[in-house]
Formats: sequence, structure tokens, C-alpha cells
Amino acid sequence: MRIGELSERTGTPRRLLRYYEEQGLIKADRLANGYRDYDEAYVDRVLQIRGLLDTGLSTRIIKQILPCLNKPREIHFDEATPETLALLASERDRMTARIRCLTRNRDAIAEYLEMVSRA
Amino acid sequence: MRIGELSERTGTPRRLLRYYEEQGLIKADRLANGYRDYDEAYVDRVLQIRGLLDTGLSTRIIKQILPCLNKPREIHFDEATPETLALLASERDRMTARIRCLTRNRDAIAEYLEMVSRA
DNA sequence: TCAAACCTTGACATCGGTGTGAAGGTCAAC
DNA sequence: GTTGACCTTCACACCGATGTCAAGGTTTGA
Repeated sequence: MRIGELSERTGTPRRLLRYYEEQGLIKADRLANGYRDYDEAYVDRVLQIRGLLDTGLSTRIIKQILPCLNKPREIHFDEATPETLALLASERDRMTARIRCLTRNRDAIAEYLEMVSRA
Repeated sequence: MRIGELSERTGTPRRLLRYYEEQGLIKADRLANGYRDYDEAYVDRVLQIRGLLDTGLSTRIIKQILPCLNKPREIHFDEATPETLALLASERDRMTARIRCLTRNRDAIAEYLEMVSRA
């Protein structure tokens, strides 16, 4: 599919799809005329990227963790340097902290709304 | 406590403490000489703000949800307009989505690291 | 009384994610 | 063939969070 369809199906401006490519998060094949050509799997991939961006991760971090997210069952030996593994571990921990923070505060909002709706 | 101490105890640049105040997230008393004066509770408050910022919420949203986070057990009638309640509900849902996204991806990272450590 | 370590406000800079528009190539349909 | 809807690259602009620095006031201690 071309960029317009991917854009519509993911709700993502074309501008950003090109930006994510520039940042190394996605890679598009090219048709004979130079148009980008994405396959089906990119719909989910882009959605995943947007979700992660929305939770506060940077494109730089996302780029590092994406490979192990897509096929967690295989090791990417070229990527499995000690530095990368350390980054993954630290990012895992930061995500856990974020989850705790979000959960705590969301529950407080939910509780508040419950209270209001009872009053 | 003055701004320097709050800064140290929260690991937050003074610049940002002033910025959060400018955005209406915190409010400082003033000493006779004009210095900001914070009480103990602001340590947690600032930490909470930073945590939320880190999870992708904007200062604008944080400002809206803070009142109901601090004392969820009491209703702030002046704030309980239909618009505010709708915003709270929508923000609660967005946070839930973020939690799901973070959890899924963190678990994938964790699984990958487990695998690598076994190999 | 002077220095050092605080504090104040204000302004301008940076950085990452996004918006927008220009100038131009491709292709399908009428 | 011309129009309209796509696509390309490039560039400049914006916004929010943050860094940094200037110019100046206050307090503490040598």
C-alpha cells in the first residue's frame, strides 16, 4: 500500500510517516516511480509506534527496542551488545515505573468520578 | 523550604519549578523578601507532576486532573462542571490505553531479556 | 565590608514531534 | 491531453518542555 492508505488506516499524517522513516523506525520499499510501498504489517507497526510515543518514549528509544518487540522469540545477535541489553533493561524498568504512576493516578481519577456520579 | 531545597529533594531544576508554577501546577507562598516558600507536601507533589509528565501528559492536562488526585475523596464543586468531568473520563481512558500499551511492550522486552540471559 | 551562596525576573536558545506549503513528478479518468 | 488526486523532497514554522545566561536583590559568614 502507498503512504496515503497507510496514513488513513493509522490516522497518522503522511508527514509523520516520513519522519518516522527518517528516524529509522520504519523502512519503506519503493515502487518503480519512487513512491513508498508498505505492506500490511506496517499498519500495526505504526500504531505500535504511535502508542509508544504517546506514553512518553522518544523515537530514539523506540528505535532501539523495536527489533526485540517484533519477534521477541528470536535473539538479534547483532543487536545484543552489552550496551543494548543494558538499555533494554533500564527502559523496561522505566516503563514499569510509568505503569505504576499511570495506574495510581488513573485509579484516583476513576475513584473521584465514581464519587461524583454517586452524588 | 525555599526553591533550592525543593529542587534538590525532587531532582528538578529550579527553572522547571518556576515553570510549573507559571503553568498553574503548583503555587508557592512568598517570604518577606520575595523568595518562594514551599511546604513539605510539595516534594511529593512535584514528584507526582514529573511522573505524569514522563508518561506523556501535558502540563495543561495535569493541571486539570491534579485537584481530584490530591484529595480524591472530596468533590470540588467549582471544578465539577460537565466539561471537566468529561475531560477526566476521557483522560482516564487514555491513561488506561497507555497502561495497556506500556505493559504489552514492557513484557515483550522482559521476555526478550529473559531469553537472552538463558542463552 | 566583602564574598559566596542563595534568591528574583526576564529573555533568548535548543530539541523533538508536528504542521504547512512550495515546486515538481506520476497516474487514472474523462 | 488536460485535470485532479496522488506521490516526491525540501524548508521553514510552531509548540511545549527544558537549558542557560544576564542583571540584580538578600542573607550568611569571614
